[in-house]
Amino acid sequence: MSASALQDLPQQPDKIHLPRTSESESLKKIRHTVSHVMAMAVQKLFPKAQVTIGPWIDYGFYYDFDHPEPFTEKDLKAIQKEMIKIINRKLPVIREEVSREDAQKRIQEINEPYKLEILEGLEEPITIYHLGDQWWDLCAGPHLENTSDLNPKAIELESVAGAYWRGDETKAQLQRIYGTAWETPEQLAEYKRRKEEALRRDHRRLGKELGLFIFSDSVGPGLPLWTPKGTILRSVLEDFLQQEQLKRGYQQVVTPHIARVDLFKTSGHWQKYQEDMFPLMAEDEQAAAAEQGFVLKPMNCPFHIQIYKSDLRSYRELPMRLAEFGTVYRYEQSGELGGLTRVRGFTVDDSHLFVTPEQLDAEFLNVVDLILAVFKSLQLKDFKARLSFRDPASDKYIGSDEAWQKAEGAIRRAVETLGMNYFEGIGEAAFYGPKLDFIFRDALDREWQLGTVQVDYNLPERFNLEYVAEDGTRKRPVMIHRAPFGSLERLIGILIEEYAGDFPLWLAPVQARLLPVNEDFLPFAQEVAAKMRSLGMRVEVDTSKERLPKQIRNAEKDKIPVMAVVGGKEVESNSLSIRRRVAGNKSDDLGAIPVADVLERMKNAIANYNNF
RNA sequence: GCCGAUGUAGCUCAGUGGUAGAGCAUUCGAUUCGUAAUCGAACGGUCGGCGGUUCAAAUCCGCUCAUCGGCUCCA
Repeated sequence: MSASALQDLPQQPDKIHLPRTSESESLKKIRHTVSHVMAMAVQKLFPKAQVTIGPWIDYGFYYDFDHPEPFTEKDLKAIQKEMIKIINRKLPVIREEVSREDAQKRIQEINEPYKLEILEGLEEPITIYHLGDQWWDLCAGPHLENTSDLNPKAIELESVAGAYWRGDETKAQLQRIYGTAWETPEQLAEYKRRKEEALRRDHRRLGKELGLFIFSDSVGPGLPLWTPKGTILRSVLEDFLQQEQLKRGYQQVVTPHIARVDLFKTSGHWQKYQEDMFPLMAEDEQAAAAEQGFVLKPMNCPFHIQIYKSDLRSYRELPMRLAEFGTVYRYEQSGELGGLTRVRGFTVDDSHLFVTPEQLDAEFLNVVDLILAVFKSLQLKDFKARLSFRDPASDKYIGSDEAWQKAEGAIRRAVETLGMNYFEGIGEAAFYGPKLDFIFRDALDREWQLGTVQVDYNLPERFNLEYVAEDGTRKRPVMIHRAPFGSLERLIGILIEEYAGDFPLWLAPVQARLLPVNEDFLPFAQEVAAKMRSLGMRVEVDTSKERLPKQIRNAEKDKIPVMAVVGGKEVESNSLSIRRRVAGNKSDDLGAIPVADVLERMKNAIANYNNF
């Protein structure tokens, strides 16, 4: 990819609408049918392959096969060729309703054990879809009427990946072939164009190009190092949130990165969360055997609890809102790490609120209000709210059923009071309590949890937390865990992609760069830069001996929001010729503006989270 | 952790068994220049690491580390 192509991050409105499968009945049919055609092609070319499941997904389909040898890129091409042949044979797609016994018998005849297992879970009516008299598969449909209704030029196989049978890592690992299919070749082309574009706004790529963060093999996987520019992003975001929190009665605290393992035994982390923690640091073998020593903290809550417990608390002190940008370490599986969205060390904009049971509902609403306000300032609109409840069948949780029901009830009341759209995620709860999570998508359309609010009756119990109530009795507070950003790392990853690297002025690591037409104008540029810095602005002067066009090109590549050209006429009139970068790699030449006006305009834009 | 792919200069990449290449970046020189690349030169790599096969390995084999695409898991 040439450097100039890198700049073209188009942001024009979508000319061709590309619906998700769930939005389009015809795409459902197309993608169901293509996945059958693919499975048939695979079994034709690889007779040892056994079929399992093959559903449609948002922008295509996949099918999982059990096959002794891995499929290669070459195999994909051959499979695609075979698919075209099948399509061209104009096979009718015939639906047949069968009895359970009949289905069982037929599956046994073709020796497909996975299909048999699928059948066990199916409800009547059981339907089979035939491709002519060549091939059939258990499927609920819907399907096209004939393979020739598919447009071979609108279909493409994309990749092969390992996938466990039924998503269970203790079961067989299958090979999943991903593909995409559309109504028209134009849609396919547009889909591919958008994938290219997504690659260009990938935060890993932009983070490197813009010099925001690095990874070092010597430091370790999943442990980002923040450069000066990236650190500005972090501290601006931290300051921003701290200001918001100050207004709402939060108190900032600082706690260590490690603690005795006993602390986490009391909280239950050691029992329920150990596989996500870095191993115990024991002083000697005896200590290791006795499970005594220190661990890196995977969460901040037990520390904030210690601060709460350090004094006898009165109901008058509640809600007590302890906040910290707390860096935590979690031992994520190596295969899961990626960029800033999944790391092993990250900073949570954490807060723990200790409230009376009576205060719980109101305080929960306050927190959601804060989170939504934060998203608004960051111009993040595209998210979903998830009620993350426990899976009652699992034993990975602590606490009584009653505590869980109370906590889940509080969250449900809150979202209903607010009239929020939400969906439920069973089994998504934290081990100590249910959550309300805010889910975002990255450029590659993967979903990530950012903000979260959690209601917790369990840790107050385990740590025996108390406050003195109005009547003089000791009562137990309820805890709210909350993090609007979720993690600074993940948030910044999402922001980079959301803005395609074009940060709004208040966040931009470099807000302005002064470009002297030649060296004679350097002193004036330095003088203006100093003035800007004294107003708290982040500004650079291009001291290279490059010609103006090159300086502009470099500033554009660095995505500097305000470029200020300084030459003879500017010095004479004490002005700056402003070239403003606007999202999408266009920029406006605003002409000469008096220095004082530029400063004023920048100041206002920054204060209001606007662009210049 | 598992399946698969990838790893060559700071960056992006070419190089399929016979002494390591390009563009950009960097440095130096010339140019003093008005809104997306001025010209020239130099510098720069134990080809991710370790081991093996071979007269000879960036290239073939094994192990390992890291990255990428998925699976499981999570902020």
